Amino acid sequence: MLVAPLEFDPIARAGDLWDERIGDATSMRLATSIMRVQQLVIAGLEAALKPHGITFARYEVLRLISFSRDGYLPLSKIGERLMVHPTSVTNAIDRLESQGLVQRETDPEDRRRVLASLTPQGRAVLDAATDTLMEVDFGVGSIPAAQQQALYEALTPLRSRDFEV
Amino acid sequence: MLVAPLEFDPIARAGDLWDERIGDATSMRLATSIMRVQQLVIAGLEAALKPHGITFARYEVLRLISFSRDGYLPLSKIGERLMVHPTSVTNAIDRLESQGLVQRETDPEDRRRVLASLTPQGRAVLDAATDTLMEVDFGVGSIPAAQQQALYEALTPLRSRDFEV
DNA sequence: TCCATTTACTTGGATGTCCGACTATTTTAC
DNA sequence: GTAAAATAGTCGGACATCCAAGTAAATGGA
Repeated sequence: MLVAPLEFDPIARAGDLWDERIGDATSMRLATSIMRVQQLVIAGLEAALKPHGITFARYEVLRLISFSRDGYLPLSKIGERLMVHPTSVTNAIDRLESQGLVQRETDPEDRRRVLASLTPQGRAVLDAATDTLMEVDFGVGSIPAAQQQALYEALTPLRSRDFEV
Repeated sequence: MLVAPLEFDPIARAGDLWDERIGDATSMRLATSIMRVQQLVIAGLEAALKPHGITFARYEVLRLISFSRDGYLPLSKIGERLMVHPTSVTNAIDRLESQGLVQRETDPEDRRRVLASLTPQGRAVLDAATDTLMEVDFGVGSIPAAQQQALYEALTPLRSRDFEV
């Protein structure tokens, strides 16, 4: 589906209408904007990854495993670094494993742990997917390259705090 | 669940490791950061809304209906403004209706259209939920108020473009 | 006027995320 | 050393999002 461009800014408009009631609607505008931006960016990434047969969630798992020093990671580490629930990791690994892209193995050092590692196909898909994502600037190409770093840093306060979930 | 604070920055670290391969990993870092920020912000919003019995997706629908000039909106307009798929609107309205917070009505002018309007309970829940969300700064309180507007504007390029989905 | 096209909404299925609860294993405390 | 507590992973269920496809109603062109 093709999402139409915005003829107007529903978020800013909403904020304007509410200024009377809530004084300053800036925080609401910002929160809503973050939701919207994420929707759009992830839609672009999913579209780019579709030909590779994976989603962005699974791409991130592959990438994280490939970063590991020894070639494998316990599922708990994956969840921790991606900041997702353990069940989300189980789900992603289930799918990647059934696609033949990762392998599960019990950690002999701690039999509670399950270590995930890339298969050769997993490595190949990761590399190909990465090339594709770079071609589309990871979905954020509409931000001038010179400003991407600044925006990344501006988001830092929202990334680095405790959070009651 | 309590998401632990970051002892290190997995995103920046990932970027560093990849700089060799992809030259400049800034776009990847930014994209990943947007995903992470959205995860954290929405988790805070969902937690705040839980006592009110609604999710943020449904909150946005209630809010949008309340903004309407005549007190009702066709579902298609809701989807358009929130930039979500028509089926997502049907889903949200289904739940809101079964909760007694909105009403469905066929538009007599165009019998294809379904108009949604708030019930008195819907209005009450919306107002109470809004108070709660304001108390938690819409989940973005870790950004100084003076910078929220700037960040909102910095995200604009990512909100206002066409997107192949 | 009438049929093809478009528009609005819904249904069914896939994915991903969360939570609560459960099992297995390891660690800690007494 | 053994029982309690913590940790790792999984299963089932609730939600939200998307896509594909189908129905109903309005629009448009011949």
